[in-house]
Amino acid sequence: MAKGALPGFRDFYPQEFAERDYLLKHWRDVARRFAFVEYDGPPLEPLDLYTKKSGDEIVGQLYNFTDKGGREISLRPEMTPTFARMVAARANALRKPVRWFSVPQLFRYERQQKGRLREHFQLNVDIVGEVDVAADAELLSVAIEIVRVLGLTQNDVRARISDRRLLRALLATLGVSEEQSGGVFAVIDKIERQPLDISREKLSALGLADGVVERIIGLTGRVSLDGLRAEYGADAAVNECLGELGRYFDCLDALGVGAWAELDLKIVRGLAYYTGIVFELFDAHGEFRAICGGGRYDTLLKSLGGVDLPALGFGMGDVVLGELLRHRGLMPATLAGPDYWVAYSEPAQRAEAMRVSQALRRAGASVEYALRPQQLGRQLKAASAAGAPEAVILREDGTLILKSLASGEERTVRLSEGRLV
RNA sequence: GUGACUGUAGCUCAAUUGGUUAGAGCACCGGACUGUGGCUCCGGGGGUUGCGGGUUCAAUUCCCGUCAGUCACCCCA
Repeated sequence: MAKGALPGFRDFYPQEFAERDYLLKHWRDVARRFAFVEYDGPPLEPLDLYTKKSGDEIVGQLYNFTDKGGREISLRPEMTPTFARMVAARANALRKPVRWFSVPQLFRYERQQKGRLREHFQLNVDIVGEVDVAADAELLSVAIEIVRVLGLTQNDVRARISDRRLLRALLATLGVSEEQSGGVFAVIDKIERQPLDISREKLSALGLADGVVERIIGLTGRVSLDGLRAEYGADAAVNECLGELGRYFDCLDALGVGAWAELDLKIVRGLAYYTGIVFELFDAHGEFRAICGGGRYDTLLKSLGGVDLPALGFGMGDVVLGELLRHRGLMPATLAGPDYWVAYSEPAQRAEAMRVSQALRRAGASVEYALRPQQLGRQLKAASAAGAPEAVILREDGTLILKSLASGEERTVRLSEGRLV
């Protein structure tokens, strides 16, 4: 193999670039239709922007280095700290709720594997300044709308929803202490990825009785709001959380995306900063990693920027989504060609071909012609290969022929203000 | 960082048990069809067999190392 890109980095040849552009265009289009506005920040940030939130062990997964001024800096591994800083800096001046989105290229120093590279593009959509669960529902509906416009259905993609406060309240009723709950969250987070007996052992190791362990396992199975209410509703905290979730699902129904969503307490979202409703989008067959994930992080802005504002957001990467769309045959396979190919019969007509091409171009069309005089047949061959739907042929007598390269139909046209009529 | 598997043209793959100058299809470039494309035919460019070392008369083939890829673990902000 010739020397290629660095491990985990991608060369975007025109075909790959077209696919990336296809995804990013839909991201931006949907975000704007939901009245989010785009922002961006620096691709390089001070290292401590990330270590403050996640501790020093995160440095092993960052592209960090010391710059020529002696500053410890890092390529951004995620957008949320930058977002939080920017919002916090102007918190008082921003109209609430803040509805912003961004499409940063993010970097992490990790061994690459399926669905994970060292670089990717990620749509970030965030709302700041709204505590109502309608905001949570609005956010999820953006994510669902994106996969919908890309051709996926509720049979292809499922939104799995949980609520960290609910889970904590449920664990509290089972007698799980605050100190134990962190470990329990960790076990629940990976309960799908390891044998059930291992999960049981780990829960027991946290000092939980066998009966409690089994009830926790039960919570990670199929659950419903009604079922939880019947079993745990006597607890006031649980009941309040269930009420909130009920209103949340009502909002999803009103937004027309309720059928995509299901309650699933296995969704924990790492051990990060989430405080309330969290969600992930998965392909329904479970062949791929999560397409997208997010949730409410009401305390993060205070801890990072000193501004006490509720917030929520999600991130959606281009790698897994692209893999899924290609797998389902939903990624446009052909590169867009020029609108017209201007062909000429005699070498001396090249200048005329240039004039015609330029007139069409100035009117907005994409136009190519043979830079080197070639036989007419070869030019038409090139026109087909380039993917042009139509060829404009300059005949020796000066007339223009517009030829469809699909059907072969021809008609005589003339150029009028950059248009062929 | 750990482990398993895999590395031959741009892509998909060949190459008797280790044996001459590593082949084919697709793609690309050129030519023929005498100048309106898609088909067909002919020709051409393109490989230090990932890289380095070892064994051997001889290595794409066997061994070691290294790099890269794939998958899993770790981690997933």
